Amino acid sequence: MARNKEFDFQKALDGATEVFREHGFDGTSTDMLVKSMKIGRQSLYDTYGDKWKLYCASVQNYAVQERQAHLEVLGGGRRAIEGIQAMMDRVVATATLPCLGVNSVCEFGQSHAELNKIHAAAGSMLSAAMIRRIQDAQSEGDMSPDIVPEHASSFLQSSFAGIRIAARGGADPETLRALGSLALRALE
Amino acid sequence: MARNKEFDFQKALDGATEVFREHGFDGTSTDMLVKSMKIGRQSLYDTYGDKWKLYCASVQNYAVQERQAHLEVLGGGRRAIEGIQAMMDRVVATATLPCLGVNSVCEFGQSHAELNKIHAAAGSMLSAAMIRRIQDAQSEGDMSPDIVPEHASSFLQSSFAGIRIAARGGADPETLRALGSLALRALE
DNA sequence: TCAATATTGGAACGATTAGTCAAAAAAGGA
DNA sequence: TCCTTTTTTGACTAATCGTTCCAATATTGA
Repeated sequence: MARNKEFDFQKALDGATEVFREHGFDGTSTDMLVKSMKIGRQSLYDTYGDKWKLYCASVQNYAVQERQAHLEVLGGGRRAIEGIQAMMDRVVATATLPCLGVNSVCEFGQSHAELNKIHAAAGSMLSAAMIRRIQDAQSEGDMSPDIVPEHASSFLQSSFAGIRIAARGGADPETLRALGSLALRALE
Repeated sequence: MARNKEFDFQKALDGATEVFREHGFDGTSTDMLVKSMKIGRQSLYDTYGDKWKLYCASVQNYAVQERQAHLEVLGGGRRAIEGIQAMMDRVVATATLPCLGVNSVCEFGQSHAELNKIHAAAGSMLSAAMIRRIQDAQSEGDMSPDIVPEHASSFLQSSFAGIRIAARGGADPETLRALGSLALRALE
């Protein structure tokens, strides 16, 4: 009956995500978006609604991908502590790339209910997996049993944010590795 | 000869700092600025140049005040570890207020040389004081001598950023206290 | 009182913004 | 081939942005 969509929905969304990661919502113009997404302006509005909806979709998109990457390395290794260590290593290795989650929280705080929901949904599933893994590490004797697993999970996520901020501020790789190493030391 | 300045330069700058803290550079309009600074639009441009210069002045202003507050509590206490603990406590207690330093790094990364200079200048003096205090704490047996003082200082500052991000993301006070406590645990 | 400077408020400018409209081109199914 | 729908493109709109200009008022020192 009619013509099919020509561009790849997901690829265009990834393009938008990339720009928002680097420049935030206010720092990104629709011109930058259409260029990075490689679609026409009209296609953007037809497909994603408006700039704000596209931003929310990008944050959601980023959160899903980032959570997936986290979970994959977290589940690896024989012992739970190895998975946790690997998760930290990945964050350190990729810290120079801006994090859309951190940037979104920085830019808007809790002032937008839609964003809060996206962050909460992404965070809760990751937290649940991390808490399980932390409890395993405690059972296996690789992590202090005195620490409340929920606190350890929050601490790790907070450390991720801190490391990424440090990287965005220009910290060198050696320092970033030290930050990751010290954060894990807190849980020994 | 001529009329004196009527408004308080520092107070107006504090007003600008307050808006920039909450909304960032791109999220702040000149209308918001003149309202928060309580001066006329023309006075703003005559006195501070333009929006960008005013932003840099605000970041600088904030950095000086924040560093001062840090140094005051850091120097307190009989033992060095008490000063470090007090510094962490202050960060935790004030974490719900947005940090212009963190926000500025998040928004612009290292893409503006002027900002980089401001951050570097503010950071180096604070780092020097922290490193001295950390070495003292190590000498006094309150902190592990295995840790490189420079790393400990970077780790604490990174933890501050992480805690502030967590607070801006909606973490409750109990969680924030746990984050501060765990960060210090890393240095024991 | 006079000259010089500061402050204020509003009007205006040019640039940029997000978002819309319309028309042409392209691709499917009958 | 023809009809329908989508994509693409560029022009367009209305609002907002940072910034400047201008006129009126206020305040100082001489």
